[in-house]
Amino acid sequence: MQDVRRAGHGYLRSKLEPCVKKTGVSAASAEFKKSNRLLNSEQFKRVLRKGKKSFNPVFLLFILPNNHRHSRLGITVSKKVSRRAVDRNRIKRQVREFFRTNQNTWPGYDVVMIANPQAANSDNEAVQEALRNVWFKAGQYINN
RNA sequence: GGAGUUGAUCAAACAGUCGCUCCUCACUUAUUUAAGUUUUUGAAACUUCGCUGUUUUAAAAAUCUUGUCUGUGGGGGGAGGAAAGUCCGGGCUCCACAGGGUUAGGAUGCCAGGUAACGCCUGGGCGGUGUGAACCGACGGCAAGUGCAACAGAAAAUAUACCGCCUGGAAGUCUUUUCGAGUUCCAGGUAAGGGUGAAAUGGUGCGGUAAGAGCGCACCGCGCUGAUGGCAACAUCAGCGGCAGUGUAAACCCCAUCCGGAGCAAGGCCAAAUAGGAAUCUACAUGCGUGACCCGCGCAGGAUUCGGGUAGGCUGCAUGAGAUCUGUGGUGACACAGGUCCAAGAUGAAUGACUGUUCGCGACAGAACCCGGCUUAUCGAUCAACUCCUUAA
Repeated sequence: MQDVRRAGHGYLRSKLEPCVKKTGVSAASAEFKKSNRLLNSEQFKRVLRKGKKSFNPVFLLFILPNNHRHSRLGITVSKKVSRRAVDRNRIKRQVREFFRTNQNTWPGYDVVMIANPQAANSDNEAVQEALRNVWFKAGQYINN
């Protein structure tokens, strides 16, 4: 598990090092303020319509460049995923935590993360694994 | 010691790193497309012979004040016992300000008390379950009316006679001296017995009878009347009546009590786009509308005035039937008095992630205007009172 993570990280960081330096924010002390979120449905719709898609059985990710120097995140976990609010909160927290620590791999993008029903049946480690997977796929789109 | 009943409390703990949200304090930065204050300059009006002064307006500036914004740091708060289901009752808000009605509709249903109120709670009564602590109960009325009761059964509601029991008559049989016995048919009596059913005109015993029957009697049950106890539901006792009478009201219905409607996406404020309407006053024929319906009520006409309002933002939005401690009254729910405290407020929606240590290895589960209840889900832990069994003294 740890090996996979390091490998993915290393791959992305080697390509995107200049960006990270430019923003001047280190990944270790990542923040997640209001400016890092999508705040209304117009912003959501823009990303869903024009954004590029990557997916796996657990998550669906849309990504679109914005005009800011930081990335912004929107999360959708519908009641179809789980009827219990506790499950939905757990998934959202996992996604938020992942974005917080990994947002600077490629800054300047709006990201919308949509959970599939599979997410409710996964434990936190599996969710993190799926997030790394879908994040890596999106990174490939950007680099091409 | 074991098994159990009821009530109450808790909802793994600690440390570190990073992060979110709200409040607060300090600093930092920027802005006049914030406001004030002060200063300077220009213009206009008035004043003065003039200098000048006053007012208005425009522009600019500031080691100023307040606010906002950018960011940093310090301090503090940050899901539940059910936050859930949305099943009741309220607060709050708007509506035609909720007024009248022997109408409709809905809810509740032993009695008394508590409460803002309730379908909730407490205490009591009655019935049922359990050895017991206790628990459970839509627990008014079918001797007002109407309806329904599958299958089985003779019969399911004005009672009725299938088998049986008994009496009488006729026919013929047996024994045959008669008495008598039994068979078939007919007429009648009978609700003891059988069988059916969830349910069949009260139960047991004695008498009585052709056989039976509350036909009579005793006790029980039921109904009525009275007395006693109790605020009452009801209980106990006495007398009278042979005795109304199947069940079903979670069937219609009757009786008593209560209920206006819609909801924070309520409502208020600011306000791009867009469209021409909106508010106030006043008159009453007609028309229209109305939130169950009727009465009542409102709107349309005319006059006057100028704002109205979607997206979005702000607010409502955290001091309340509040929490807690003590005392007093009450069997209790609870009430009263005094002291102390302020305890989440998000809005694409915070309350988290990771690491380590310990243990009994962690259930159900996430606030969305707010309270009081009910119901449902739930790994367990602790405490108190009580019950049963066993052992010891």
